[in-house]
Amino acid sequence: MRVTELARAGGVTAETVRHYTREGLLRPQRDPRNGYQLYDEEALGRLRLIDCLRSLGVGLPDIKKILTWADQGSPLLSDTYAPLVEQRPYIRSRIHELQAIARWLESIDHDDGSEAPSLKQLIESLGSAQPAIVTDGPCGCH
Amino acid sequence: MRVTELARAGGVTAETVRHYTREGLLRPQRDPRNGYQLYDEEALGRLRLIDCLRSLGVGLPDIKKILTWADQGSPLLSDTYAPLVEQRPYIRSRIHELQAIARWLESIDHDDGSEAPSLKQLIESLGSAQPAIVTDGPCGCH
DNA sequence: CTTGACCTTGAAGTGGGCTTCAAGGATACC
DNA sequence: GGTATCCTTGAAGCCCACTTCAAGGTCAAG
Repeated sequence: MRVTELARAGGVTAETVRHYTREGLLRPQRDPRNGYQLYDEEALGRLRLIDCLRSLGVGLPDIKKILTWADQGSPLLSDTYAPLVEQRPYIRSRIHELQAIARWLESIDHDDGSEAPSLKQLIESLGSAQPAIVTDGPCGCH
Repeated sequence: MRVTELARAGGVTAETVRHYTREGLLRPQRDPRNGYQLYDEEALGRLRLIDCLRSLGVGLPDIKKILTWADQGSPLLSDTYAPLVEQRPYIRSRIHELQAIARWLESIDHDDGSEAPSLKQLIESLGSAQPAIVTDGPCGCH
């Protein structure tokens, strides 16, 4: 795939793909005929991983480290992945929150205006849900 | 709750809460004795909603509109919520991707080093998953 | 009655993730 | 051959979500 194709497949702009490539997060091959960058399926996976980690607040330099380890097949020591592992408690609750939002959005589209659930209810459910991180104590997330 | 308490409960900094308040996304009551801002449970819900929407690439001005409609109990017309509804196709796949990452992270912690699944496998699964969209137009990020 | 940890405000500053620019080359279609 | 749409590069620019600053007020503990 070329930049624009990868960008479309990954749901970002071509400029974003170029940016990640310049920063070394993606390492495309080159079409020897014209120097164009060529991305494979793995690049799409990397792109999606980047996008997800970004959405969790991980910065590009940390993501680059993670991807570099992936390239080298480094041994997986959980303290090596600190920026990721730190996020772990938040991910599950983020998932639950997104699910609540998704359910709400879908109910908007299905109910045609008449009996739609209120946004206030969504907010209420987000506020009273199991907090992501309690100070200390056991997990509580499954 | 006061700022710092809300911030802790919501997983953000106190400065972030203050910022959202200044921008009118949160509308705390006041402690009449000292002018301190007081947040209730609903504010936590709003804060979590803001955080989720931000993670989906929605900007603060759009989020403010959404919250304002929520305050007014405006009728739910799906085209009114355009910035949100546009995100709908992405949310489900984002959820799946986060689930994949969460599973992977947990397997790191459980397997103690020996039989850990590789990051490459995670990336591969992210690359070959059902794509978020079929439409054209690159972005989808706002 | 001081120390320290909280809180207030508006204004100004910062950082980072893109975007755009400038100057070109490649490819495809009419 | 136009021309329209893709692609390349580094550098410069921009946006905006926070952060920090400055100058205070509150309050509980010792």
